[in-house]
Amino acid sequence: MAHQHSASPSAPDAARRSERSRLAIYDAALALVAEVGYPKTTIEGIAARAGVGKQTIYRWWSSKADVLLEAFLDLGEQAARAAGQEPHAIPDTGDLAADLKQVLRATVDELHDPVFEAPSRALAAEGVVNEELGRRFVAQLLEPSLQLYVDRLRSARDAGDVRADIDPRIALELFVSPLAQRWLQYTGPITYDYTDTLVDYALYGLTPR
Amino acid sequence: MAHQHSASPSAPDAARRSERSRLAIYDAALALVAEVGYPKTTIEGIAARAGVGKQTIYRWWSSKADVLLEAFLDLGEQAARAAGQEPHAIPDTGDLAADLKQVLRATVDELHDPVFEAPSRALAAEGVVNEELGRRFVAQLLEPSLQLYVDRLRSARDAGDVRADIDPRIALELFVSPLAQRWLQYTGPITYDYTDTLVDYALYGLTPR
Amino acid sequence: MAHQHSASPSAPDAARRSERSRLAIYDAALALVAEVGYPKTTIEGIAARAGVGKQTIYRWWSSKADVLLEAFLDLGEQAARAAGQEPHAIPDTGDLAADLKQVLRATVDELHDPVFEAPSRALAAEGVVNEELGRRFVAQLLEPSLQLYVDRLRSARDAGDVRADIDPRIALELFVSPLAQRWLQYTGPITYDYTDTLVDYALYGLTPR
Amino acid sequence: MAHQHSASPSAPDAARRSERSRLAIYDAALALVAEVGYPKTTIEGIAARAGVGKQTIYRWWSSKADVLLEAFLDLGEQAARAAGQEPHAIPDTGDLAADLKQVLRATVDELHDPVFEAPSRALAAEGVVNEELGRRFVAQLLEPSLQLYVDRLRSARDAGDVRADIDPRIALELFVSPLAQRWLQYTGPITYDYTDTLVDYALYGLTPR
DNA sequence: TGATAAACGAGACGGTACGTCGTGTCTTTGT
DNA sequence: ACAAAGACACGACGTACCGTCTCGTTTATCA
Repeated sequence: MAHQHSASPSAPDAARRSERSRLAIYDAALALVAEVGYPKTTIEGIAARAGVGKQTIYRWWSSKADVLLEAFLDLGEQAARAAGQEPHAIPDTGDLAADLKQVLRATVDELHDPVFEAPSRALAAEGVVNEELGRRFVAQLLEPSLQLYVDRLRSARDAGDVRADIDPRIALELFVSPLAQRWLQYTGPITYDYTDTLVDYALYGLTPR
Repeated sequence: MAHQHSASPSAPDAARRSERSRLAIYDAALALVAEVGYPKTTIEGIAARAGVGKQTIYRWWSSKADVLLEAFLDLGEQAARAAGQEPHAIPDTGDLAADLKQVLRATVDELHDPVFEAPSRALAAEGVVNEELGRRFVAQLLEPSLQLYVDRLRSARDAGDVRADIDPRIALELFVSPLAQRWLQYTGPITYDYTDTLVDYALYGLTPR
Repeated sequence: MAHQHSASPSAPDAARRSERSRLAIYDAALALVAEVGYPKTTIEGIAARAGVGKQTIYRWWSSKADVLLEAFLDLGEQAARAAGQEPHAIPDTGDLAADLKQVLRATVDELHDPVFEAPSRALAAEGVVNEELGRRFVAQLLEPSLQLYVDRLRSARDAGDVRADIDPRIALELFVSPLAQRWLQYTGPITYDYTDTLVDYALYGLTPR
Repeated sequence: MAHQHSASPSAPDAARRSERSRLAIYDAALALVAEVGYPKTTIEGIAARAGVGKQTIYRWWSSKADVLLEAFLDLGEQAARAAGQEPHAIPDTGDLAADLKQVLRATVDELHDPVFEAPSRALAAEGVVNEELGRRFVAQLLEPSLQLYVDRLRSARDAGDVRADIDPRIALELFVSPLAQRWLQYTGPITYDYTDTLVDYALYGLTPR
């Protein structure tokens, strides 16, 4: 019987929100980032392309980056829904090295996919300089993926394939972060060989056995 | 026998360039980025603060990022000149792990130094989305530092502390990239413990010995 | 039956135009021309003084001269509205010479009025070198005034005070143009004596009777 | 034995002035005004076209209008020198009306000559708004021509063709000023018929005889 | 099933910054 | 010492977007 009173004064009523506009804005934002790049993507441009008033964007989002982050999350959800169910849990064949190499090779492919590249680069860049957005980017996009590595490493630890005293959240960075840095900062080529090597180095260490 | 190269169309005459203006622009750019942040730093603002005409900036640099990159490089050179000689070669005490931990701890300190943080974050962010600038950022700032790790790892290999078949350029990423990613993307806290752990994991591997 | 004419590419919607801004721009333009002169009057200065964005000027006018012309026309309309009704038809007492002398003396006064002098000089100057504007200046400001002389001369012709074969549109130039030239080009002093003389010379000719 | 000390401090030494540059500047100024119009003619443009440093212009002239005025005067002198001797005294056949009509027809032709039109329009326009230049324009260009009419009218007065009490300096304006105004302000077409009519009206008056 | 109030498209508005052009001064480098 | 060349501080240009603010016009609950 409780009425739905809105907290902040004059907050927009989400129930009356136009779904059609929301989706058109996502499409326009992603298309523009891909076509003209993030810096030349403007709120006005998104509104025009989506056939939407500027105010409709300002009403529901706080910034260009905000729009793009939601658009990109939505894109990911669509892709997941299309693909079937679980996004892509890491396989567990019992061979940790092989499993990791396989997943990283898939990541290499994804990093080369232009559909994902433009928006995720844009969001990453914005996040570097805008901590608030950066943390949301990490929490909503990055961390869930990393958690899959944590799970797989924990399973490996239980199987005795990884030392018991290893912190999996740190361990995963040994092969994920180098790939991330090469992609973000153009510090080196991104190939299957490279990620395979990372896994080997990380699992067996640099020192002689 | 004279070789007067490439007079590109109406290139300015560097010999007549005002040193005073160049330095004032560096100062203004760094100060503004530190004070108001990179996105709110404008060419107009830099010019005003430096007591310089806008055209003097446009004559010598092609963009805000370009100015900042040079300013930051100059800052590094000044710092190096002030510090004495060699920037900071990695020590070689014979104990590879200890040496790496020491250097990474110094890096942790640097990453927390606000003087370096604002401009280098700004440049990194710009580089993520602007490949041309990103590559220059890497070539002029990052790679020289990474080369020091390559040298130290090669020395360790000669001493038998590192496996002979290890590629040092890749190996260094095992402890450098995780730190870089945590800093760039706020994926985790940056502490001495963390970097110490990275070195241990990287050198001895994740699997039981 | 509706006739919605010519939607030129992205023409602004005049119905939503800000009256307040329009008037503030007129005021600012006239004030600046009077205070600092036409060449030092800038669009930027007008916008600042009117408390208006530059784009609001560029949206509705095509040039500084265009703004000033409209402002001056508006000023004239205001003055007319304030004065009562008819702008200033030429009196018709039956004595043509006296009537013309009286009107020209009033014109002499007007030419010395600093409120009118600055903008009308500016517009005249611009019109000399910019035919399009010049023609509008004439059509909207000059010609209506000249028409009054045509009317008075026609009345005089009907009364037999002027030869029947005289073209009044040319005839009026005999006393109007000399005054205009002295004013525009500083070719001589502008006094009641002078205009009285012009009327006498024009009406009775230079040759002996 | 007196040395040639210059009066004002650091006034340029006219004796060492480059004749070649002076003429190149005249040519460039006239050409640019004809080609791109007065407002788009710039000091920089003149200097570049003349193959001259900007300072060379600023050293000898005080403004763009100043350059053009001198250039135009020089052009007139050249034309006069080419034509022979006297610029163009008004003929004196004894028939005042015919003589005036002839001269005014020649003026009509001149006003249609594009070589003279662009610069003289530019100078007239500048003079309207810049009194100092306007007076020089009149004194150096206009008044000498008008003086010829004064002379012819005086001669007519002596011959009894013009009333003795007529002031020739004012009288000439009856036919000269209307032509000037039509040309300057586009207030009407400029034809032989028109100037012929002006002479008739002016000489014999508008009232019945 | 209307009434009514919110979200909507459209876009004008006051601003800020853009990157360019021209000004008039100053300095450098030949003559 | 004048001249060509052109860098400089400055100021205005005309444009692009920003984020805010009306305007009618849908549209989607509720009386």
